[in-house]
Amino acid sequence: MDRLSSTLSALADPTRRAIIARLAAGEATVNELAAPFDMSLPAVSKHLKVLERAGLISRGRNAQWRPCRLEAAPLKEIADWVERYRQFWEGSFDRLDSYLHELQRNGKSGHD
Amino acid sequence: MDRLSSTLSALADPTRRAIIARLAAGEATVNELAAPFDMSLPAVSKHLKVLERAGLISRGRNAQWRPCRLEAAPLKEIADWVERYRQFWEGSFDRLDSYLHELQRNGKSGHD
DNA sequence: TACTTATTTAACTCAGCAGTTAATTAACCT
DNA sequence: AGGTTAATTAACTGCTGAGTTAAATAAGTA
Repeated sequence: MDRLSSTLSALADPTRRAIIARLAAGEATVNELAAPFDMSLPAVSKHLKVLERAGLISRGRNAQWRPCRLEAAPLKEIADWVERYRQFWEGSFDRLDSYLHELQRNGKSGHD
Repeated sequence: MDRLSSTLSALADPTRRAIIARLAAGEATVNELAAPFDMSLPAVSKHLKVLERAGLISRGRNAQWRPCRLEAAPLKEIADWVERYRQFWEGSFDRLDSYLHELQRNGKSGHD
């Protein structure tokens, strides 16, 4: 799978996005990351593996703990990808905006 | 599934991202969208349904054609989501940057 | 050595996705 | 009506993802 696809699919899960959000505040161990979730530890461990394979996190070793750390590069790739469409969505919202203003000028006479 | 998850998982497929890229240039019919791909028409039709359910495209009617149009809102949601991590990755790259400069200052003496 | 804590691996279930071909719907053309 | 084009639906296959429990690995502690 290409890098962008695996990053996006890793992020297409609310649990994993919550983990990312937590890690933005600093390193954390697997147990710490698992605590907020109503889910078994192996399940969280698998989520972490998905994030790791996508390059979104990396893991160190500290005795029996495996502290997880957020990695920046894939997030930047997402930002770069979506940025290519900025013009498009800004244009769309501008058009919606002027459409709404036009409606207001013409009174609420329907949507022809 | 929440909206952000379905948007991200819809985009976690190169075929669908290519369709999005094509639609950024303007409306297109299903056949037009399918042309570049070595894939059956029903397969493309399913991809379009995924994009539609994620709100990334909408479809009109023009005789027997169903022109597809790119929708801006979900793309903006992605941009907004990833934007929250901008500080993080810019900080990371700054740290990497100064690390590399430091290496240069100290000569190539290893990585302690 | 035995016990406890942290984490992963194994083995399994269930659901959903990506793709196929064949059939169906819908609208146009003659 | 009959035929063509556009697109979707149906029915099926194979794979992967998310979750489970139970067992295994790894490292500190008594």
